[in-house]
Order: sequence, then C-alpha cells, then structure tokens
Amino acid sequence: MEQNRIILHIDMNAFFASVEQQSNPALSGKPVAVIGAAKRTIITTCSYEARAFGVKTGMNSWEARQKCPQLIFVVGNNRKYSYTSKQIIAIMRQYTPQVEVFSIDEAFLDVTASLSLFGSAEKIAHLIKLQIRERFGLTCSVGIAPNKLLAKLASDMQKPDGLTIIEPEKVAQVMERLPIQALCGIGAKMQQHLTKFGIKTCGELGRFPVETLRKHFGVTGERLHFMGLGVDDSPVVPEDEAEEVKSVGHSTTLDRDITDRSEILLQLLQLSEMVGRRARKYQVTGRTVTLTVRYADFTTFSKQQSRGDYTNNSEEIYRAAVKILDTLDLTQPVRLLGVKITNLRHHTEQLPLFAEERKKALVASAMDDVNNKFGDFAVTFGSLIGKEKGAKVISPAWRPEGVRNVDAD
DNA sequence: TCTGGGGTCCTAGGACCC
DNA sequence: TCTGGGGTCCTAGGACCC
Repeated sequence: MEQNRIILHIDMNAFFASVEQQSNPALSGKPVAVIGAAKRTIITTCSYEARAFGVKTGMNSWEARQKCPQLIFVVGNNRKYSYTSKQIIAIMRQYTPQVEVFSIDEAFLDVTASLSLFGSAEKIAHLIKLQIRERFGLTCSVGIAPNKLLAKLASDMQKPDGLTIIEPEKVAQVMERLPIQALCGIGAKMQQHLTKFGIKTCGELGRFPVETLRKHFGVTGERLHFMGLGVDDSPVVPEDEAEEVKSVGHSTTLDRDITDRSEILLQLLQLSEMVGRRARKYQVTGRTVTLTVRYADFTTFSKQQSRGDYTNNSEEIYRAAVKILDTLDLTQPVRLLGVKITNLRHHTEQLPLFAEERKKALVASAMDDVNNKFGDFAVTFGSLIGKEKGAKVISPAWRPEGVRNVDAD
C-alpha cells in the first residue's frame, strides 16, 4: 500500500551549459554546447539557446554545427560541475536528510517529515530554487508528487525554471492521456513493444491485463502495470543508506581506430590503471574482469573472466584483460576499448596479509597519492610515460559524492 | 569532418552439484 | 530401456538512465 509521501524531484536546467554561462558572461544568452576533450566526442549538455536550433544532447559536434553554425563549443570542466553540484546538494539537505542524488544534476527529496517545519512542499521548493539562483545564478525545474516516478515526471513538465505539482487526486487524470515514453524507465524499445499491444498512453498501460504484461516482460511487466497507474513505492534512498557499488569500469573511444596490438595493449594498461585507482579509492576488489571492444562499424561485444582471487591492482587487472584479449580474434579495427571489474568485495581495512601483496598495495597507494595531487599519470608504469590522456568530460550520470563518486581529479 | 562514458538491472543458456 | 528437478554460479547481451 502506498503511504502518503511528498517527494520533490529537482532537475538542474542545462546544468553544465548554465554553469559555463554563469562563469563566462560572454556566453550568456548564446547557444553553447558542452563537449568532451577527446577527438571523437558528443554534446553532453547544451544551452536553451542552442536547443532552439535543434541541438541536442548526444549529437556529435559536426551535426550540431549543421544545426547551429554560431554554436559555441566549450570543453567541459568536470571539477567545476562536481563542486557546484555538491554545494547545491548541501542546500537541499538543509530541508531534509532524505536526499537521493540521482545524478550530478538531479535529486529526489522526501520532504514528508519536513512539512511541519517549513509549511509546505511548495514552500520548500521555492526556497531551494531561490537559494540556488542567488548563490549560483542557476535555475532548476522542480516536480512535487506522491512518489518518485511522478515527481520526476512533474519536473519534466515545465522547463526551464519550472515548478509542477501533481496532487494525489489528480494522478489518474494526468496519467490518462500521458504518452508512455514520458515515464522514466520506458525507452524507445519498450515503447515499440507496447505499441504492438496497442498501448500508447499510461491510461491504456494501467488498464492492460497484468498477466499478459508479466508473460511478455517478466518482472518488468508487473512494474509497467503500476507505472501506468502512476504507482511507485520505491523509497528515496539517501547516500549513506545506498547500496554498495557493483562495478568499476573505464572505457575510451580512441582518437582513431586501431589494429596494432601494441597500441591496444597500451590502451588496456591505461584503462586498467584508471579502474585500479578508482577501485582502490573505493576500497573494493573485484574477482571478475570484463574487456569490452567496439569495432569501427560500432559492433560492440564484451568478454569476461572470473579469477580465483580478488584484486584492485592495476597490473593484475591489466594482465587479466590481456588474457581475455588473447582469446579474441579481432576482425576489424578497434574503435573503443573498455575494462571493468565486477563481483566486488568491499573492504574496510586495506592491507593484504602476505608480504608480496602488501608491497604491491603500498606501491599502488603511493602512486595514487601523487596522481591524485598532480593529475592522472604523473606517476605510472614505464610504458605509459608520455602517453597521458586528455581530460574526459564527465557525464551527468556521474554521482558527485559517496562511493559512487567520481571526482574530477 | 558522424555517433561518450559512467553505471544498474534483467534475461537466458549452460555447467555443476546434490 | 529412458533420462527429475532445484539451486547457484558463470557468461553474454540488451534496455535503460543521465
């Protein structure tokens, strides 16, 4: 049974682009696109001025320039977004500890217990919007609803600088004609599937026999049914109660497609080092290593191998990745490589038992310290020297804090 | 001068064990 | 001379999110 909760969803408007416009007045009022530093990059965020021309997140720069010749490209500044995000989240926490950071620019707040203190959810929303505007010059869209699904839907309804409330008694009315793809969790493929059943709106989804949905979509089918009704019991989970991270990975689209084994090995070494470093920072070790390959034609596949023991040592991760590589028969030039560890174990004390292992861990830790201070690959293995990578733009999906945190360091 | 990178969750088949 | 069946782990792939 659904309890009576009041949930806020706060979505920063064109976050990265807006931060850039705020810190550089020459950009304000102009079409701006934030991109990565790498050669083959895409637009991670663009300003509303750019959107007016049809520029969208995910476009490559070439396509975007076609749409908007005067578009100003800005290479993303991870540190700046991360820093700003943390402060914005701190503002939200003044109103409730029940803050779930959904991404660097989005959060859910369960304000049910804070209402008596601040008056109403709407009042809280206004106060938060005001503080964010005054301190950072940024706007956000807020949705207020009885659950996360609807709060997220609501925040999407008015942009930029919106405030939308879905009252509990209005839910059925809102859902009736709402296209299913407006819901978070229903993407292009699911939309296609449901269209085959004649389902286009949430109203139709909610009335559709659950049994049939369950038969075709398994556990997802049941969830779909409730989504159609606007029902969602999932709690707001603050950072300190969040589940532990389940994988640590790093991947990169190369500047150009490569076939040379030595070039592939060098990339794998860099990727393994990035994975190892983050794993050590989170104090996790992994038992399974996955290698991902994307060919020039975008065909993508991955192969994983489980090991007998757990590791977060860069060299061991690298060796495991190479071992997998050696089982592959690459039939095309390689566009992207990725390394990931899963089957994680979380540690509270980090030093391993045996002398040899302990030495490895200490060396890694010393290298991490230097790198964290002076930048990636300041200290590294011999074969990496002189090959340090350009900074990559972080995606809005990167959590700004906690275990899932990836700092822009 | 085409198409990023970080994740999570779910499914499905096969191996293996009892 | 007729091949059960439950549980778990491993692997590969796909959908989805920002």
